[in-house]
Amino acid sequence: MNTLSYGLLSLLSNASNSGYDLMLKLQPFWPAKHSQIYPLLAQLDQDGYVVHELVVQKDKPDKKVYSITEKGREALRAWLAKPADEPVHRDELTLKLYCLHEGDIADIRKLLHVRIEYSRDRMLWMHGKIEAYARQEQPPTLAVQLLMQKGLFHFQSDLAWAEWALLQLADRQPKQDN
Amino acid sequence: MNTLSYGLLSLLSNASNSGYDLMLKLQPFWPAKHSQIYPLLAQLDQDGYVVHELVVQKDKPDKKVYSITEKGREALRAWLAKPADEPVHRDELTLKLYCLHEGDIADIRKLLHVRIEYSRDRMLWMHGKIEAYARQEQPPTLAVQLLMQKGLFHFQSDLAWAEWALLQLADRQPKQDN
DNA sequence: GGAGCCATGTAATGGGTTACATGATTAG
DNA sequence: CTAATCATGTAACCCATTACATGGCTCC
Repeated sequence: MNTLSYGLLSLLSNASNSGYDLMLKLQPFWPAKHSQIYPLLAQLDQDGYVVHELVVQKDKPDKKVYSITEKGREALRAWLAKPADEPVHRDELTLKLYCLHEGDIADIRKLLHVRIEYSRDRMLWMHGKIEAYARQEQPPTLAVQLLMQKGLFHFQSDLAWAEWALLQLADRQPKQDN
Repeated sequence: MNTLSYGLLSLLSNASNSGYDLMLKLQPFWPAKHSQIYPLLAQLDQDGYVVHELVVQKDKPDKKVYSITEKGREALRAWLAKPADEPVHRDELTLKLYCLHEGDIADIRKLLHVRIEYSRDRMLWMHGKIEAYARQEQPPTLAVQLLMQKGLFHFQSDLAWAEWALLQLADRQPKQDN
């Protein structure tokens, strides 16, 4: 049982889902492709942590809807009590910054602009989710609120940093607008 | 040539370093173990992107000090001009939050406390680096300033979120101090 | 005397991406 | 008519961690 398997169980503890849905819900917080998820679900099924039901659809492909079992819930509770691994962040931009003296400063400026757009998009997505929930009568679960807020905080600060970094470049380098 | 190889070249474009030093300088921004770095350096060496010199030390093990070649610098410039991969963040805590309704809320509270300590430590480390540079006559390179500030922003916001999250838990759950 | 740092390397295993494979429906 | 969404799966490859291996020095 690896971390992603527990992540799948964790989502299933809220509601039954197809593998495809699990992928979509997981991706904003834990990048994973379908090719990784489907085999893990089959394994969880075989080991009795989940069960599945085949749902036949018209106009869409059939799907397997997975549900967590009591054995799955027990495994989750045991996992929750253990300390979490340290978060892993890998950002190629930081590596590129290390050699900004090499080559063209306009390249770095371009990279920062792209990052600003990216962070703004993600930030607005998180913000939109929070707003959408606020407008519904059904409030989101506490978990979802905490997660969306985490994403919002993160992308806000990344955006703020990237904008600040652009200014730093402008202060030190001959201005070549881009 | 993978991303980590370019990261090593990027560091070497600032100064010659041993594999061990490269590992230490890289880790705050791109986690990598020595077992991954040493073989890559050997490969870069073989392909002519770097050269190395054996430095014999008394009281310490001998080391190999690597320097970037002109071929290496060219490769770096080409890499800089290409768009950066999207950042990857994997935080097991987010997966655990998804099932905070399952099991003991005190477990979650504990996880948040650990995260607060972790983020505060990292934040203070970044802060310390910035302060230390400010006190020196030799100012840090622009790159290092940007990177330290990025880390500072990131851990500040993670810390702020974790403290806010703890308050949210207190508002909704019977208070069981921990 | 034990833990931790410095310093390098290899081997085995596990985690993750890319590519291969299929196919109907819908929106632009 | 092309791209995207829904939906599932396998195989090959690359990336990353853990474990194995060695050994002197320093600090407590």
